[in-house]
Parts: sequence; C-alpha cells; structure tokens
Amino acid sequence: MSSLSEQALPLYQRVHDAVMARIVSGDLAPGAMLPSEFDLAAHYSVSQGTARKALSKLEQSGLVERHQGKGTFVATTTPETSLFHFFRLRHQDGSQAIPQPFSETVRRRAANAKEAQVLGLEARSAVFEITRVRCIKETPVCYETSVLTADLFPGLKERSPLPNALYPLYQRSYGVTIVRADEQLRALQATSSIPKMLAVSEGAPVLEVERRAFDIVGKVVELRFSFYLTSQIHYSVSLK
Amino acid sequence: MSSLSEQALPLYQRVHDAVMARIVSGDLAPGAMLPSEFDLAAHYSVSQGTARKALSKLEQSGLVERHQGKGTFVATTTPETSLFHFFRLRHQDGSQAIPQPFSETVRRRAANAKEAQVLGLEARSAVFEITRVRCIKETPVCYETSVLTADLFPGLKERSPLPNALYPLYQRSYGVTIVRADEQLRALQATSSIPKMLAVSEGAPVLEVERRAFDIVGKVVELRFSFYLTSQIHYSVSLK
DNA sequence: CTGATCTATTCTTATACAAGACCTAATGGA
DNA sequence: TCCATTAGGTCTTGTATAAGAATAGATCAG
Repeated sequence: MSSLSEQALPLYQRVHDAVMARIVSGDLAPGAMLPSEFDLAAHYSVSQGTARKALSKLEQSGLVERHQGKGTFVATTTPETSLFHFFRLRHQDGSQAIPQPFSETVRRRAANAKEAQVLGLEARSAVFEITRVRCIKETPVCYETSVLTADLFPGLKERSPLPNALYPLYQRSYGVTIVRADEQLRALQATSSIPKMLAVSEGAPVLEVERRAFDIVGKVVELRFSFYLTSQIHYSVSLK
Repeated sequence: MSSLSEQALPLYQRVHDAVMARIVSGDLAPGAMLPSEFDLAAHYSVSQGTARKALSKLEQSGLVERHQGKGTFVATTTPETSLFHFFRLRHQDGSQAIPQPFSETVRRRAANAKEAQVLGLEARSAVFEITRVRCIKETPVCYETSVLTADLFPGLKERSPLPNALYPLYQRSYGVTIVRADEQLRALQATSSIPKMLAVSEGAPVLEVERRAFDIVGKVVELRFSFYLTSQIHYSVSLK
C-alpha cells in the first residue's frame, strides 16, 4: 500500500491529493488512463466508494474525465477547449472570433521589474517575449505581447512560427498546463507602437487586456498584454 | 410519498429535480431551511444517501448551502456575494472598487425592438429604465442604463433612490434571483450624452459593458449598458 | 461477418457510523 | 435564590463501505 501519511484529513481527500500529485508531477500525463476505482481502492487500502469520491472531486475540478465502461483519464486541454476557455472574442452575432496570426517575433531578454515580480523570478532573469499581430479577414484587430519564464520553455525561440493557440503547445511540448487566467481590462487610447501595428490613428480607442496565466499549482507562467480593436468584435465573458 | 413520476432517471436525479422545482417556484424561498436528508428520504421513499446525493448536486450548482449539524438552506444572494460576483471593478492594487451612486433617474417607457427581443417581450411592452452615474471619491467613473421588464417589478419607480446593488433588491422585494450575467466589452470613444455625464472630453476612451442578467430558470431579466472610465480602475475577470 | 457472451469499467443505491451544532436540564457555586 | 457552567441528548450533515446495475469494448462461436 502506498503512503497516505497526512493524518486528520478524510480518506477520500488523501487519495485525491495523492492522485493529484501524480498528475501534477507529470507521472500521469494528459490523456493517460488512471487506475480503476477498484485498483485505486486496493492500492490505498480504502473502499471502492472512497476511491470513487476522490476521483469525483478531481472530475469536478476538471482535472480528469470519466466515461462509464471505459475508465478515467487525465483531462486533455484540447485546442478547442483552450480556445473556448481563454479566447474571449466574439463577433457581433455571438459566434467565436479567432484572429489569425499575421506577424510574430520571439526574443529572449531580461525580465523587467514587474515581469520578474509577477512571474516570481529573480530580478533580470531570462524570459521569452512573444509579440504578435493577429488579423480577422486581413484586418489587424489584435496586438499582443506574452512574456514567459525562459527556463520553463527551452528552445521556444526555435519553434517560431508558433501555433495560433499557445496553451496546447505549452502543455504538449513543455508539460505546462494552464488552468486559470486572471485578466484586467481597460479602455485606452492607442499610443507608441500600437497605432502603426494595428493601422489605426493615434488616439483611437483600444481595449487593453492584461493577463496572468496560472498553471496547475497556481504559479504565474505567462504575463500577456493584448490590445484589441473592438469595432467588429467584442470581449465576451459569463459571470456565474 | 410524493410524485417522482419521470421514469428512467436515477432516483437522486428525480429527488434533485423535485427539490429544485420547489425552490424555483418560490415554495422554498432564499434562506429557508430544506427538509433534512432523512426527511427527504422518507418523503420520496429513498435512502438517506440518495437524498444526500440530490442535495449535493444542488449545492454544487450553488442553489443551496449546507452546514454540518445545522441543515441545508436555500442560497441567499447576499449583498456581499452579489457585489463579489457581478461587480468586476478593481483598483490598481487589486482591491474591489465600489462606485457610489451619484445621480439616478427611473422611468417607465415602451421597450425598443432590441430590448423587447432580448427580454423576451412583445414589441413595445412596458419596461423600467434606470439610469445612474456612479462616482469614486467624488469623481464620476461610470454611467449606466438598466432596462427591466416592468411587469416583474411593480412599483419600482416609487422605490427610488434605489440601493447601490440592485440584485439583492430584485431578490428580496420581487423574488427574482440573478444567477448569471453575460457581458460584452468594447472600447469606444465617448459620444452623445456620455462626455457630459462623466465629465470627460468628447472622444475620450471608455469601456462599454453590455450585460444580460439571467434569473434562476435562464430568462433574461435585465439588459444593462455601462460605460466606465478606466484610468483609476479596471475590469477584472478570472477565467477557469 | 454477425451475434452472443465475457470482462473491465464507472454508476446507482443503500446502510452504518462519525462529527458538528444546538438545546435543555442538571449541577454547583455565589 | 440566582446565574453561569456543563453534561447529555438529539437533530443535522459528513465519511466510509458494500452490493448490484449499467455501459463499453473485446472475445469467441457459428
């Protein structure tokens, strides 16, 4: 039997934590099948119902998917799911708007003070900076800059051009799963390099989105600034 | 025993649906205590564990709150909860920004085409229009217009001035519980009456938020347009 | 190739006991 | 007598287990 050391916690919680640790560590990769309820139960010396409750908690938090008769699997952040979750742009008719990459630059540089603080790094640590302009039907609508801890993404620069959706890349190639993103939105006037990149006049209204993307253990992995033109599209969110 | 007619559904699902119906109908009002697991079990001729599973589902969806040793209660949308959920404004330091009402007008008028369609009304049905300017520290930061189906909120006009948070009022005085809100955000230039109301120059960038607020059965109850100045504050959202 | 059967999985339901909250009445000291 | 404290009882939800049903897929006989 395996170690379920931490006393005082309910059994199902301890099993939950143990399985979650295996997922977080990468021992159980996305898409992998988990042990069955009975196997888990035997392994941790609990009943099937208790193991089941642990798995149900993991399912609730979206970490695993369950299929009757088939098994339980570590959730895969498919491109679709990722787009659906973190691409908040919609056309006026409500359909999802997916701006296509138009230009892209990836460079490695030292983090500035804010970036180091947000990403939890030493001052002036190495980061990757991804700058992209994205278009909808030939019209530029988005200018965005993503900053990543360089150590977590070795060789990222050589992968350019990067795919439209970055998070599936993070997960598949680097084992970094983005599960949450906090965003701050403001309306600004276009200044500095933005008017040129988005082909609008100086002072035009743009929607600024500052995003912090978190991995499975709650660490900030990416700091991103996006600037959107919202004449044809809008940012859509559901509060519940 | 009560009717659990619908066959083919699991027992716990049928109990869940039956209890949910009582909540939706208002038979069990917000704050009311539900029958205990054993009472429910006896009433519907199932085991305590099955009744418990039904209640757990209701808890997951946020419809009820459970407290060990005390009981299960229909969830109350407290002012705090409401603010926390639907007030998305934050100061730069991340603390919640709560703009205070500065001026307010409430009038009854006929719905325009879009309002009638969104609210699911006949063309030109009666609606209430609430227009407010809100301030943070004497500075106007928000201009908003809410449109409500008049039939659902009798005597609303006479209640002016309305409280800062409207949703607790909807719930306590009219039995309308807001559980979800979809929002569309755009960056616009201030035009028409907005520059005057918010004391900014024509063409200044403003954040427009178009909100549809849904009640417990998924019906749109309120259509709201808000215009924010985002120099001191921002709109904050967490995607997960 | 088709259909029956087998096997492995999750899902549903039930039962027993543990733990927490609260009320009440007994207790004991001032 | 009065009042605060405490112990017990009872009602509540929480935790753990077990047995059987439902589902999906593989296997095998014909």
